[in-house]
Amino acid sequence: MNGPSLPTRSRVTISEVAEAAGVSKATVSRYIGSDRQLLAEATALRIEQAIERLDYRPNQMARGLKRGRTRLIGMIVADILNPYSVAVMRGVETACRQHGYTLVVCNTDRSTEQESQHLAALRSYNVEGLIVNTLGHHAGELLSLHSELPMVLVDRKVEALQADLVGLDNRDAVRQALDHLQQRGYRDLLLVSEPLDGTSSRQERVAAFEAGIARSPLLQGRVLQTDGAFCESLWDFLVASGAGPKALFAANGIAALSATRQLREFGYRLFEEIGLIALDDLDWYPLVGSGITALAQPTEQIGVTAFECLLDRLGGARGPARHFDFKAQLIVRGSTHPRG
Amino acid sequence: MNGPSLPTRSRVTISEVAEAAGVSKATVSRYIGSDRQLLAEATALRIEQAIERLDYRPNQMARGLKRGRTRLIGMIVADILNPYSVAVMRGVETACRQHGYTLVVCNTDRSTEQESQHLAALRSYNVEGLIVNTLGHHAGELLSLHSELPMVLVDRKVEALQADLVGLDNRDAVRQALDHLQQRGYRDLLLVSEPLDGTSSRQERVAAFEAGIARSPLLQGRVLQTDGAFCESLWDFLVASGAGPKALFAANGIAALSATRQLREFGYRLFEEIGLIALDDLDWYPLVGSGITALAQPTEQIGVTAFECLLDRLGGARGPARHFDFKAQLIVRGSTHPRG
DNA sequence: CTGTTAGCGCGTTCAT
DNA sequence: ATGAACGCGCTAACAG
Repeated sequence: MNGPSLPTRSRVTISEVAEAAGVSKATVSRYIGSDRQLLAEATALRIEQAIERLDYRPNQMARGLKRGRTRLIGMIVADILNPYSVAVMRGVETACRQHGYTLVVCNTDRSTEQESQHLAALRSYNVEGLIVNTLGHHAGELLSLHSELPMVLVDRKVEALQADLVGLDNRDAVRQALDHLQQRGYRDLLLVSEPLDGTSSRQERVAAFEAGIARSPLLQGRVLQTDGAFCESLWDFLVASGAGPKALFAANGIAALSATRQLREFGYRLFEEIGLIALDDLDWYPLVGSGITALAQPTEQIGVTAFECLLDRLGGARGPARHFDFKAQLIVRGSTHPRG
Repeated sequence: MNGPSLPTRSRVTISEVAEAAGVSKATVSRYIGSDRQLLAEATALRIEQAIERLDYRPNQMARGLKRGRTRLIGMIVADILNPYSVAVMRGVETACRQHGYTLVVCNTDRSTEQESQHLAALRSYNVEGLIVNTLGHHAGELLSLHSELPMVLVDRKVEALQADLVGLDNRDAVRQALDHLQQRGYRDLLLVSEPLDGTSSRQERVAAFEAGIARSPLLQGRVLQTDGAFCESLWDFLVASGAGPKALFAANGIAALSATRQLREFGYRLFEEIGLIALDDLDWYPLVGSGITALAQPTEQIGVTAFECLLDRLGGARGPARHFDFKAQLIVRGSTHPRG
C-alpha cells in the first residue's frame, strides 16, 4: 500500500558496493576519488559494474566531513527581486557548476535579522566560501566568518571587511551618463536612487554624480531617493524652472522602475518632455515609451569573476584584498533624444 | 603576514565545548538537541557559557550524517531568468527559513544535461525533499530520486511521475482571459506561447484556449510559438483581414516580452491598434504603452504551498498525489481597451 | 596494487 | 542527570 509519494528505498553506501564487488571500502573509495589509476583494471571494472548495478552515489556529506571539503559555496543576496542580483547569481552558478561546486543561495529581503540567520545556516553547512551581496550591517557575524573562510563581496563593500570585491566602476559609469546627457543637450539633472541605507555602490554613484555636476559648468543636478517623499520631490523637480532640458538618471533598475512609474502617473509622455538614463539594462527597457537608454553592467561576468576570485583564495592565494571594477556599457535608446 | 583574505581559525567542535564546560560530548549534544530539559540547570548554564565563549556552531553535515536529517531542501528551476520562477523561489525560501530548512536552488537553463547534473548533486548532498520546476525530460533520474525522497512539482507536470503538484488553474485562467477579451469586444485572437517543448502548463493553456475558441461562436483564434518563425507569423496575423478587433494573449511573462517587443518593431502604437492580455504580472506591465492587462499568479503562495506540501510528506503523510490549483487574478490595464 | 585501521563531528544507545 | 562507547559514510595513513 505504499503510495507513490512515499519514499522507501534507502541510499546505497560504499560498503554495499564493496561487498558486491568483493573488495574493501578503501578500494571503492579510491575508485570514486582520483586514485583510479592505482587500481587493477579487473577490479576497477568490477567496481564500476557494482556501482552501475546498485546505482551508487557517494554521500557528499560524509566526504565533506572527512576531507573538510564540502564543495559548497554560499551566496547571500540582499534582494532576489532585483534582476541584477539574479543575473549575477546566474553567473556564479554557472561557474560553480563548471568547477564541481554547488551553490547555496540565501535571500535576506534586506532584513538584518535574516542576514544573520542565513549566515549561521551557511556556516553550519560548512560552505567553503561565501559570496556576499548585502549591507553587512551585521558586520560582526561576517567578520567572524571571514576568519574561517574566504569571502568575496559583490557590488557593495562592507565596512571593516577586508575582502575581495567585484563590482562596477561606478565613477566611470556616472561619468559616461553625464557625458551622454550633456552631449544630448540635457542641462538640469536629477539622480534617482534607492534609499542611501549604507549601500556603498549607491553612495559611490551619488558622490560621483555630485562631483561630476560640480565639474561641469553647463550642468545642474540634484539627488533624490525613492522614499516616502519621492513623489512630491520629483514633482517639484519637474515643474521647477530649470537651466534647460531636464533628465532623470536612475541609479539602478529598481530606481528606473519607480521613476518611470511616477512619470507615467504624472501624465508625462515618455520621454518627450523629459530624458531618462538608467543603470542596469533590464529586458523591458526597450519597451517603455521611446525606449530607455541604459548603462549595462556585465552581470554574468561579475558573477563568474566573483566565483573565480573565491576559487583563487580557496586554492591558497593570499595577499591584500583585490578589486575588480567592470566598466558599464552605454546602450542608447529613445529616452535620451530631447524633444522627442 | 597573514593577509586579511586568508582564513585561519578552524571550527570549534563539540569536544572543545565539552572540555571547556567540564562535561562529556554527550551532555553537550543533549543541550544542542531537544533534550535540554534533562539537564541540571547548573550544567546547562556552564554549557551555554562555553558555547557562547567559543562561538560554537554545530556542524550540520555531521548531524545530518548521524541522524539522516540534513534540513536541506533542493529546488530545481528551469529558467532563473523567468521572474515567475524567482517569485516562487522566494516563497519557498521564506517558508523554508521559517521551518529551519535551508534551500539549495539549481538552475538548469532549460538544459537536459544540467538537469541531470544538478539532480545528482542534490542527491549527493542528501537533500530531504525536492521542489521541481523543469520538464523532467530526464525523467529516469527523477523517478529514481523519487523512490528516495518526497518531491513536489511546481507549475508543470512530469510524465510518469506521480508527485504532488502546485500550480495554476490554467483552464480557469484562460477562461478569464477569453471572457475578458470577448467582453471588451475583441474577436480575433492569437495566443502567443513559448515553444511547446512538453511543458504541461503551456500545453494546458493552449488546449484550454483552443477549447474556449471552439465554444465561442464570436471568437476566432490561432496559436503561435515564439520560435524562429514568430516574427513572420505574427505579421501574418496582424495584417490578415480578421473577424474584428484583434488581440494577443501572451501565455506567460516571457511571451509577453517577445510579443510586445515584436509589436514595437512593427511600429504599432501600444495598444491602440491591437489588444494584449498576459499571464503573469510583471512589474513593468504598467509602464508599457497604455499598460498591459494581466492575469496575476499568486507566486509567493505557490512557493509556500509547495514547501508545506513537501513538509507534509516529510512528516510521513502518504496517499495519492495531490494537486493544488490556484486561480489567476485579472488585473485590467489599458491594453484591453479597444480603439485606445 | 589492495586491505586494515583510525578517525572526521556528531547523536544515541547503554550503563551508571 | 551524566558518561562511555559505538557507528553514520567516507577518506587517509600505513601496511603488506
